[in-house]
Amino acid sequence: MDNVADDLRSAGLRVTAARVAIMDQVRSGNHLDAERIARGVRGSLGHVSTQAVYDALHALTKAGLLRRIEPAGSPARFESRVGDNHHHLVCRSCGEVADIDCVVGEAPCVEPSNTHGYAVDEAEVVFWGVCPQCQAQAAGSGGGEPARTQSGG
Amino acid sequence: MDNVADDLRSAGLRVTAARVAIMDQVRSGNHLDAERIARGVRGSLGHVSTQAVYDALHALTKAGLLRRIEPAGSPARFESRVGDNHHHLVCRSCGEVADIDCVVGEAPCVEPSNTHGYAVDEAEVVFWGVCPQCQAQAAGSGGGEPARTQSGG
DNA sequence: TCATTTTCTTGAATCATTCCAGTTTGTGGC
DNA sequence: GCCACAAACTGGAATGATTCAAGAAAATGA
Repeated sequence: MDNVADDLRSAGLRVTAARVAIMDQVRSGNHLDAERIARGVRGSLGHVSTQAVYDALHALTKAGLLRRIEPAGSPARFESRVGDNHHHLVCRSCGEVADIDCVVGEAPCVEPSNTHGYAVDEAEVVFWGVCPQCQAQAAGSGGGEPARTQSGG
Repeated sequence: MDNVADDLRSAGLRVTAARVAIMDQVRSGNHLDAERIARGVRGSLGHVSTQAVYDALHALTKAGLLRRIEPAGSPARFESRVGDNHHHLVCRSCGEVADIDCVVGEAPCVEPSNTHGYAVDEAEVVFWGVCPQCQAQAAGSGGGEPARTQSGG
């Protein structure tokens, strides 16, 4: 089921403690960025260099075990839900990301009105809005704009 | 017609040489990034500080005269086509950006399958593909992967 | 166990962007 | 046209995310 080691091996990657911990971290977290992943990994393994985290994230992403998303205004985030063509909903206020199932399921799920000659293979959809928490906060505190920081998991 | 000064004034902004030059630059260019804008502006005005360019881009974006887009993997880019809800087509190879008219026209033009309680106000669609030039290059050079650099103007 | 190759470590560098403090400039009022 | 004041701009340093580089450690197949 969640045998990360096998996933790594069948993707042609060596099995290392750092990679396993990173996969675990990403699977249990919610669209974490590199720094958060590093922190989590260090929590379970002790010291792991930042570079090792970036290297591993690259390798895992390239191998198709992780997907990297880059919502405007926040550092790259990683998720373990790969292989489907789902989309994302991002909170303008706290930056939280939620998954949105694609109604079509296969890329590209939306057709451009004009391809301009491009060979289009994917339509990435990002829904922007305000999450329930931030809505409540905004209503409660009299409409003040919440700080643009990550609401810790 | 293209009286930038009036646009600036009616947006409540002071008219400065730097801002006018930046607007001209963005209007005549194709989704330029800050550095390219700065270079263009310097070409017509002489020295302009990087900070001034960033300040102006912020002010113009905030005032709604420019729109800022951030395709994954490239620095922020600016365009003068504002007020409609058009989308973008980005070349995976050279990073070039093309405008795509939205079939609906108003945000959010796509409905998420599940809002998760978010107040959604926009659906940003980015089409990913390979531009005609890069397709030709890839075919011509025997399938070599073109460098991920910006193909100039 | 050994050799080979990949991965990890440390430390510095890069890129895009922002922060800060002081100077200059545009604009409305006189 | 001249002044005052706020808005813009300058120069320089700092930040955050990510990458580069070179050597050390560890995983894998023989």
